[in-house]
Amino acid sequence: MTRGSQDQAKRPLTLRDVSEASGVSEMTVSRVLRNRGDVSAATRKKVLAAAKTLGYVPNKIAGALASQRVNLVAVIIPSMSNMVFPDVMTGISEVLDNTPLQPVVGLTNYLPEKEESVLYEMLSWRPSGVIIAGLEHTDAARAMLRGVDIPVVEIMDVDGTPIDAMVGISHRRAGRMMAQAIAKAGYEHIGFLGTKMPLDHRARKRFEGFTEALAKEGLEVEDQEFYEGGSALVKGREMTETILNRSPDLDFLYYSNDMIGAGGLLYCLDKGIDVPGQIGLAGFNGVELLQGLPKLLATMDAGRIETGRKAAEIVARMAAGDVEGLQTRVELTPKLQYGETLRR
Amino acid sequence: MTRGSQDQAKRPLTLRDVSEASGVSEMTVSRVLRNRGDVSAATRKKVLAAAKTLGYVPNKIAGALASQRVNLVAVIIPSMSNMVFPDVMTGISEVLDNTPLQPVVGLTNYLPEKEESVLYEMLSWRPSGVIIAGLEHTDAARAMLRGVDIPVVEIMDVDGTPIDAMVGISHRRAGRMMAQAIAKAGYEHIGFLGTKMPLDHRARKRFEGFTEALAKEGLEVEDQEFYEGGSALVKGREMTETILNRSPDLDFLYYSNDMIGAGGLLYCLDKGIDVPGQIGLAGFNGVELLQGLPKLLATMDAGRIETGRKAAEIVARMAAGDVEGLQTRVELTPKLQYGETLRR
DNA sequence: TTGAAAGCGCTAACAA
DNA sequence: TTGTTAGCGCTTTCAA
Repeated sequence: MTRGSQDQAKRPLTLRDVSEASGVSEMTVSRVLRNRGDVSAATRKKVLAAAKTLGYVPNKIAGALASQRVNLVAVIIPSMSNMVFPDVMTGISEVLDNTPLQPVVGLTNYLPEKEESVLYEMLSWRPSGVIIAGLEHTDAARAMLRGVDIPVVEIMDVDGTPIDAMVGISHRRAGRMMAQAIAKAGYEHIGFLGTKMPLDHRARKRFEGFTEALAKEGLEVEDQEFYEGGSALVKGREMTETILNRSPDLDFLYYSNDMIGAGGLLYCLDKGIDVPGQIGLAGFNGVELLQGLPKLLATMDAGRIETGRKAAEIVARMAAGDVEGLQTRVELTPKLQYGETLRR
Repeated sequence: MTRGSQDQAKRPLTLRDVSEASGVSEMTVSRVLRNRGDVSAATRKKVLAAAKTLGYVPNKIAGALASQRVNLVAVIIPSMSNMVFPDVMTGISEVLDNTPLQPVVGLTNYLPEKEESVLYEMLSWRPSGVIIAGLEHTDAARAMLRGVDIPVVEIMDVDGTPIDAMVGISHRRAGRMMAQAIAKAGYEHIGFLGTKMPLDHRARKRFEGFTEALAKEGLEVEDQEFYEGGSALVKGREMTETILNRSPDLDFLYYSNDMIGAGGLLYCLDKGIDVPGQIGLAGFNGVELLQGLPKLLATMDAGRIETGRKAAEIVARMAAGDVEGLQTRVELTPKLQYGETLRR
């Protein structure tokens, strides 16, 4: 057998093993495996052959310790199920795929304490950069981020002061834009439906912008309904029924995400309600997933993929020391999509 | 200032810094920070205070190298957007949260070569275990997995021979079960709609089991339609229209996933087709997300969360050396959900 | 183009 | 309960 396939306690292979098998010094083996420095074609071949036969897998732990370089980017986001963060990840991967960097994801479930511990955990691996959702963090988390000498990009929100770089939309502005579109379309009795998430700062800011701009138009949110847990589509239906029973005069429903908006839409269609004539509807996120519903829900695209791309670009370029003309505060513009549930 | 807040090139803090700041040896500082061994309350307090003031974050790279232990579990799956893998992750996290282990995710996009490189990459960090989707891998990947001395759990499929442990359902059986239910309900003209994914072995096996069991009932798949890319809901609609125009006699449509099934359902309802009277429909996955549609789609639950839980349990217990009565081949039973689109 | 020596920051093992 | 010593497996640096 090529290698002692029956070693009782398999010891992972080391550079030394490859060195011995190939008759080349450890140092030169290392050079070959990393494509560094000049190595003659002959030795290169010997080394690669030996490494392959043995099945050598380099130990990045040792490599990272020695070189003080770790090609990992910590990406810290609230959740994956959301339909919003997978898109962000797509943008990030797209850019990092052209660099030596790799994203590593940590989830916070919208809990500040969890965010803090996840951040601590990830920083202990000494990543080359951090991409983190939101501008709100615990004091300790903020201190860690400030204390670290790597690029830190806060994403998905620009309403606040970043620690370092920041990429995203203004949720206040997104809320305002929606309010203006609603007012302009002539709707007058507005209801709001959202999640029970005091810690979702972006939803909160959107709501604040929304009410503020409504007020300027002499309008207000006349009723509200909140949910937590369960299937969002179902909850959207239920909340819509509840709010419309309680406030039958409402002629517009603004949902804090597309999924509950879709549930609301299905409910209205079931009930034979004329959308957007009798009641207008709008969600938030621009979730592509929902195209194909009986009607296209009005929504607002938050530029998630672009956010991921930009953030990754900032990290990649800063980590590479290339800071020429690098914009580190990028405000993207939310894009209103009227769909078929909002009169224009 | 407590620490030179203006160090020009911030050097990350080391144990030594904490040691000096607290007047306690590095070793004892290390013990305090890891809660290992006996340390007097007094020194513990001193050390923790110093660590906190300095803002020390341990270097896991050095720790891992010294201790030869890495509390990471590599989780290698095709994609996140799928709605199926987030559930698996939920199950995994649930279990690992009660252990020192942490999942780290790598994505393959259903590409064997990508799987191989991601695996290589992750193994180079010397994780404590591997959870990987599917039983089909490149030869090199298989060799790596076999060559490694840590628990390896292949998940989501049990139709084949695992390298080490395996947890999941039999997709052949799932296909057969659906075929039997369809035949029993009296449907006779079956159409199949799926993805253009020759590399999705689980979908393939499902289809094989499906046709095989249909054949036993004297039935066959009379028409098929495939898609790639785009919004699954839209594609489901389009494919359904196409296949029904081409084969108007079909009275049952089996979709390879719930999302296109939902699109098909919406299409049929639009067209005033009587579901499940005139045409029956079924998808696959048991996606909770879709509850709330006008009709509940028949589907088959693949036990995704449970799969994640079991896999994580195997890794956790094997990594801890606790192998008492540990089942390393777990076949879960797919659960047929009739919903409202399949006569019983 | 190749090799030898030193050390990255931490922990295991042992000694006091 | 605390400290000392010797690496972990690699890469950096310098010399040949």
